[in-house]
Formats: sequence, C-alpha cells, structure tokens
Amino acid sequence: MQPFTMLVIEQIKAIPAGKVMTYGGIAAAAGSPRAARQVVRILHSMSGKYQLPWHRVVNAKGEIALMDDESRFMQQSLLKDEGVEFIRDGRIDLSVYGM
DNA sequence: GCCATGGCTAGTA
DNA sequence: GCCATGGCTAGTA
Repeated sequence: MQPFTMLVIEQIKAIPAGKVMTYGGIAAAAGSPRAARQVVRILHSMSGKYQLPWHRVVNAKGEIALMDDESRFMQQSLLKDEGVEFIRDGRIDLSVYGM
C-alpha cells in the first residue's frame, strides 16, 4: 500500500459521525489537492476491507455521488441516522460543516 | 485502465 | 456537458 493511499484511508476513518467530507477535501488533507478521483477509487475498492465510513463522503456540491438508486438511498439513510440534514432533495449544505 | 471528481464553458431562457 | 487530472489496485504473466 502506497503512502498516499494510507493517508486517504486515515482521513476517511477520522471523519466523525454526523459530519461529512468531500472527495477533494480528503485528497487535499492527504496532501494532494487534485487527487479527488483517486479518493473515489479508494472508496470504491477498499471501503469494505478497511471498514471505511464511505457514506460520509460527498461531492463538492454537497450531493451524494453514487449513481445506483439503492446505494444512494442507503447512504442518505445512514447520514440522516447520524443527524446530517439535507436541504430539499438530497443535498447537504456544506457551509454547515465548515466547507 | 479505472474511477462515487471538479471546475469551467457554452448555450438556453 | 465536457475533459484534464492523479495515483494506483487488481489481476495477469
């Protein structure tokens, strides 16, 4: 496992319940601001193995990025259970979370 | 080659 | 809606 990958995994694991981070934000925190897509890949392929709170990651607009209906519903439910509030229809006001 | 991005245009209203 | 971007895992040889 490469250093950057490890940093990204740590960042994701460090997101507390009830908070969210963006793909780009995580990439930046791991020292590589333009590597948002790589964060996507890591979530996609290592969420299960490393027990990542994958549902706490959203895109830069505060939207759930998943394409699959079932998965996005799941993500929304998990976030709501943690107290994350959605504005009209599936968006999160990122300014509430300091972004 | 993959990927669940992001940011900036063109083009419509 | 388009396309430049980044870092590398999964899987074959």
